[in-house]
Amino acid sequence: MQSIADIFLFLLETYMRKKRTTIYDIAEKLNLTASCVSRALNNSNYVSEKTRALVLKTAAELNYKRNILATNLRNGHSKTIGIVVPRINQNFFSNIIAGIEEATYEKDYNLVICQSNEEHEKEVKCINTLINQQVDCIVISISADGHDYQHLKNVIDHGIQLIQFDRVVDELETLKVINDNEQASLEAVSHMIEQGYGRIALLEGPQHLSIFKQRKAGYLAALKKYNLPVIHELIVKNAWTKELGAKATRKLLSLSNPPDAVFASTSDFSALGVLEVATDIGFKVPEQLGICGYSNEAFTEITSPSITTIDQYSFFMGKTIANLYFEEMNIKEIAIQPKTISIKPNLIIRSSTSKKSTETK
Amino acid sequence: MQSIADIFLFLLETYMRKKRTTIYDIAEKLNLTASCVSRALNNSNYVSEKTRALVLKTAAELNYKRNILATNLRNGHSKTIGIVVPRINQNFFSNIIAGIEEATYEKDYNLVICQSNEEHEKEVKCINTLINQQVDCIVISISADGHDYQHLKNVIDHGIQLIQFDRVVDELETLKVINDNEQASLEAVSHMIEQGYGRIALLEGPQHLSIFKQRKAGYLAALKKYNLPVIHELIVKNAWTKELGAKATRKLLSLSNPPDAVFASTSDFSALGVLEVATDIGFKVPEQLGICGYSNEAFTEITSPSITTIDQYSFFMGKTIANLYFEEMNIKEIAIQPKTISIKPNLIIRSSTSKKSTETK
DNA sequence: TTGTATGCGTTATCAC
DNA sequence: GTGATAACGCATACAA
Repeated sequence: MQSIADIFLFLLETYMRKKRTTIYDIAEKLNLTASCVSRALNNSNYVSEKTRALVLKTAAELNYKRNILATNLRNGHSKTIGIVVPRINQNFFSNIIAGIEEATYEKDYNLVICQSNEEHEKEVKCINTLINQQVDCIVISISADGHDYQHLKNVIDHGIQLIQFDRVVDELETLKVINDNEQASLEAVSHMIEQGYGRIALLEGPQHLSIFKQRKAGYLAALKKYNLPVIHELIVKNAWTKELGAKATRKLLSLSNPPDAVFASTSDFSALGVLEVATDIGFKVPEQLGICGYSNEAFTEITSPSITTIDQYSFFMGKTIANLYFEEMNIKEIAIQPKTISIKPNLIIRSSTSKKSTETK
Repeated sequence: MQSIADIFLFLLETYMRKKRTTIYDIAEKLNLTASCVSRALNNSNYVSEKTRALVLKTAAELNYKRNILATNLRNGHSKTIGIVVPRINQNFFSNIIAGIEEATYEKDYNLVICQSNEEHEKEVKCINTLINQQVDCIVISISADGHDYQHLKNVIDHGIQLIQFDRVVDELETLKVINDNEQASLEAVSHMIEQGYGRIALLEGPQHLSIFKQRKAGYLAALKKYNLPVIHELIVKNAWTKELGAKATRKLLSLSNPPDAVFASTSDFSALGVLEVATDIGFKVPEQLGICGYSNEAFTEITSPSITTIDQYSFFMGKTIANLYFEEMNIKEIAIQPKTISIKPNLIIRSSTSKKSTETK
């Protein structure tokens, strides 16, 4: 009975579970101990060059691959950075990820990427998964529909470095990498005013997210700077998808005194909604209606007319995030100082706001 | 001397390394053993309901999070799927990822995502990292510039399930999920012919990748079906980025006998290049030049005119990939049977090929 | 320079 | 139903 099971197990071992070679296998072959092999593999100084060479050679022969699971368990970290974004298929976020990747690539860090789909519940689950995974750092731009940040506090309580970017929770004292949204919005709206637009509508995002508050502040600051009145019927709440932008535009353009420009502070997607509706209804862009979006999505360049927008240097931002982590990692302070890095975005002027110039391409 | 070090370590422990609670902490508090706690946490049947409830309650109180590293080390797998794609910020790939994510979400699988940036060397490194990470499965669409597939064989040798999708290596006997590229291309080109286009150019991709071979075969099949001649000067090699598509178009449109349509079999990006150049030069689309792309990128809907393209059901494809893995995972065969799932893509007819209909929106 | 012993946090397999 | 123990693969303090 026993022997049959043995034979079965032997077959299993042999044919199925191609067993990975471990440092013990190498040690055995070389009449060494595992610890010595381990040292050789880890560039320790306490191994003779001869032994090291031998170990390396044998490791290659046996197709040895270090078991990172064991290494990480032993070391208490995973050399992994978790990233939580609302959606990876938005230009801004995929560039952030690409930037982080470039900076972490040579340092042998892994990226685990999660999408929250803008759902708070999913975001919480992502965070928990990442904590379980023992990631060393969590990089997050929070989803729009959540007001409870217990899960983020939880990250900190687990001793995991937390870096917020773009959509950050102000109250939480963490590392932050953001754009200077207010300044950028001020510039964008100022530009529109200088182009001759006087009744500029604002599509605003959820005001519990500071980025949208800041963009609104920039809008208001520009009006104030040029002594223009704040017209409340031109400020539309929560117009931050293409559909909501389109809906808002239909309403705005049917006003008895419609706006002559729209600052879609929420995203280029809402700006696209504006453009489509305006074109449909017969409003000429930029002559009768100026449009400015936010984020420099790839499509803003190929619409007709092309859309003025704000580039957030997202790739650079990603690199900044990664480097910030590596810097802070080396600081052995008792308490990590919260720190905020602000990146100045860049206004890209295109056709959709070029009222003065005659060329409309 | 010893005591000073002790005190230092104590301080370290206390103030810095917020130690995670383990099953031992729970066991201690409840006067149980770790193994019993473990069982309670794992829905084992060999625990009294009372104990289980107690353990669960205490775990929550102590903010216990299971250490997946340890679990995985113990179990010999990581419940992780590695994905290697050329770029995550292309619609097709981000949808694939989203589809895989949806299917793996409830099964508590993690996704580790790598970009090869179309570079073979980077792809090899990604693969090695994923092998090190002990992923259970690697899902890959190979980069364009590689001809050596040793790294993929290495995956198989490590007993890791390998699933290829879209751009697959035919010779490698693995699980594959692909589109029926030939059929889709046949339909697309047939549609163009039926619209009245007679001199249809082909922008082809690297022919060592089977997907591009298949698309070319579909193009040729359509010509044959309608008894149209194959005109070699209308077939352009390696025109598979926007820039290369633009370059090819400039050349094509300056021929003494230029094409009246272009099938950009490589991607919508190359199709966009075609559209921009054609518009620049003054060729009317679709009246003088029909254009068909491939992949249904989001922007194809908002160009003017909108671009006819082929939707690959990428999201569904992602789900198919994940489900294929879960199915095969349960088969305990000695050798896994290679299997190919082919998904029929969908031709989306838009303005850029609508020569017959008068509405050009 | 090498070997010995121990632990990282979990889970499987016993025995009780 | 619960407890004791070993093992997953690796890395380090310590002894030799």
